[in-house]
Amino acid sequence: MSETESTASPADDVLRLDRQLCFPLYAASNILTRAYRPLLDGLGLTYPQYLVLLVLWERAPRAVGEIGQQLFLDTGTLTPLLKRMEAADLVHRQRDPEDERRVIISLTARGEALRAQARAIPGQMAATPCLTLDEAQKLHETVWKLIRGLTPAA
Amino acid sequence: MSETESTASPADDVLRLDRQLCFPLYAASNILTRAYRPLLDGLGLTYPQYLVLLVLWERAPRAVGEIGQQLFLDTGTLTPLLKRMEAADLVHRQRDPEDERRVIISLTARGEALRAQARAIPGQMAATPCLTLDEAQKLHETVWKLIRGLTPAA
DNA sequence: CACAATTAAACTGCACACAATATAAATTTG
DNA sequence: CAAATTTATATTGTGTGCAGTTTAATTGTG
Repeated sequence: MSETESTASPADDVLRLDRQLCFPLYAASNILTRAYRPLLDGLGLTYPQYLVLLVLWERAPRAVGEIGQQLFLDTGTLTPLLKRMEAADLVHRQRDPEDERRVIISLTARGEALRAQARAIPGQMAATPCLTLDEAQKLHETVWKLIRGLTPAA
Repeated sequence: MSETESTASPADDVLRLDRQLCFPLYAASNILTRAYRPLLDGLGLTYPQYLVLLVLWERAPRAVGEIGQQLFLDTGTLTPLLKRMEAADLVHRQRDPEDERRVIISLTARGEALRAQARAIPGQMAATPCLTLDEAQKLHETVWKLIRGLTPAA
């Protein structure tokens, strides 16, 4: 019952920052996005824009909703992001003639061409040897298990 | 040399989304922040504001810079966030008389009182049993190792 | 085939997150 | 001790990230 005591000492507190699982994931996400920036600046991309291109390089064209499912982002995030990418001549946006509710995103020549340059990026990021290969694989696996556990319909 | 071929098939591509380590961390961070929202709404907090309170509940008062070091956030993020928290009567902000460059953040009675209510949150989040205890501990450990490896001066 | 329910995306408003710059105070140096 | 440098925070501007709402199109039902 001492666990529920509202005046428990900080040393035993469930609210200690170093006891949280979510915080290191939040911090790592911010820090990694920051680490990508100098590499992506040369391509004129932000990290979320790079993720959209990764999705499209695997298969395009795709509807906005499909991209959102892959990246776990909603249209409130993607619509303005894709408009900026259209303004940068990376993608085209057009209504699906089959289903006028959908907007189809396709790659421009420039968006397609960026793929060759982007291939250098994973190697440059991996150059930070702070995890062993085994640690990185286990991390990848466990984080995906967490994601699947938190997204019922995905 | 087929690895460096710019026309390699997607199946072997280093740019495949499911090969990325950063993306699942980015997605997990977004998904977890989303999962915290319904719990934090009742306290009138956002997730970053909750993190600031976790830091302050461990030790207050603290300078803005100390909070930023703990959370890996800069002043461009924290200054407006702390002003919103001041407007919500969660913290006080005042110049350090010892060093007028510093702004000292302290808890209000309301900010201190929220701690008791917040103690319910970690248990509610842990109620999602998608990872074993061992997986969660290993994940925690490895993500922290990654963070340390990417932040030279922290 | 009208009509309600559902679906896909856009729009609005708010809160981060951070680079670049500015400002002011403290520290270092000659 | 005055000038240059460094330090701590604030400000500005851009780009997400998401809840809530709106609009338009498709689907389901009688």
